[in-house]
Amino acid sequence: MGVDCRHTESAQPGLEGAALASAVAAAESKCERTRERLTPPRRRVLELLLEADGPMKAYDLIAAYGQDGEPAKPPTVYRALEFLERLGFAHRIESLNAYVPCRMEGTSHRAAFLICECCGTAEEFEPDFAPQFAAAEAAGYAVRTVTLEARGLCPACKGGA
Amino acid sequence: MGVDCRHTESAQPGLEGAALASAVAAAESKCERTRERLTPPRRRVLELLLEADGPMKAYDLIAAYGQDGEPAKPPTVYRALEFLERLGFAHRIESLNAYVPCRMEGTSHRAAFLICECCGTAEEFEPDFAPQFAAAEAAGYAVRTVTLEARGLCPACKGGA
DNA sequence: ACCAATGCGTTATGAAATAACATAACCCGC
DNA sequence: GCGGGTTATGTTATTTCATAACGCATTGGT
Repeated sequence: MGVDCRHTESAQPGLEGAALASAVAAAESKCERTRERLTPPRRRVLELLLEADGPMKAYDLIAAYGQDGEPAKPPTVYRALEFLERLGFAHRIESLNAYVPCRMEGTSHRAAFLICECCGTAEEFEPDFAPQFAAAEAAGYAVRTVTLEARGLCPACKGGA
Repeated sequence: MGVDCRHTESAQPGLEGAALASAVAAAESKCERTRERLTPPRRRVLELLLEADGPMKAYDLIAAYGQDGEPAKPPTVYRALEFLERLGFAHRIESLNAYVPCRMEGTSHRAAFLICECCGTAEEFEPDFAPQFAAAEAAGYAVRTVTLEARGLCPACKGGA
């Protein structure tokens, strides 16, 4: 991962049991309110993202899709991801070609991540984009979405090594 | 490109002639000062980026590489791009899988782009990352690089349609 | 019941990036 | 100028990531 300390992929533990069920239920009720459908493949991919300890690659999701070890077909997962992103339940991390469940409240067209180059975790945070928006609008742009990816070392990896 | 106005890929005209030569010469002298080598493949890829009217895909570069129409082999171009990025002569735009020459002074570990979803241009700008840095450091992260990609409409595409 | 719209399953293919290994050019102390 | 480490290139093959295209199923409205 660029830098290389010996951690066993730490931090950002995936959800399980009740916490997982509750997160899925929250997504479900949000869908109902907007008349969107959290269909089985979409729900399954969301579960996989929520259970994961860190960003998941599309083909990791494909491999993990079937409870019986049967992989999904790529379009199944990519379509689900597209849906989850559209509704703000997941984000794509461009610099990793990977996906994470959204950890922030509400759906936003903004996403920002602190990506640890040592342990591979990606923490979502909500920075103040005001200066960037101001700069963009000063240049005459109409901004629709913004993504920010900061790479470096997380507290754990920074300290130890 | 998502939105779809009828522009013929405008703005951000590529360099040619003297301007191109001068930009390449600037890169060359900068390399000399740091004892880096602007070898033929690296120089060629830099030229292609500078000549282009907008972000170039890696395989566009591969196809355009030979003056005689002969494509390059992928590693040739990818290695050159890696070099150019390392020295700050080019940037990768993650959300486009594409590359642009650096338009800003000096080498920086920060890059920010305004990407027009209509005409496909990507304008580099230099925002104030202070709030994001502060937020990251408050969370205990040691930030090494930051990239920001804002998507929307450029002045030209916003006005017309 | 019918129809339009949306989503899914499936096959195939396209696009982006890298692994691995051999060869060549460069730099530098001698 | 010659050896020897280092850096860069050429080449083949493969891996990884993502989407096109098509037909069928399900949904929701009238």
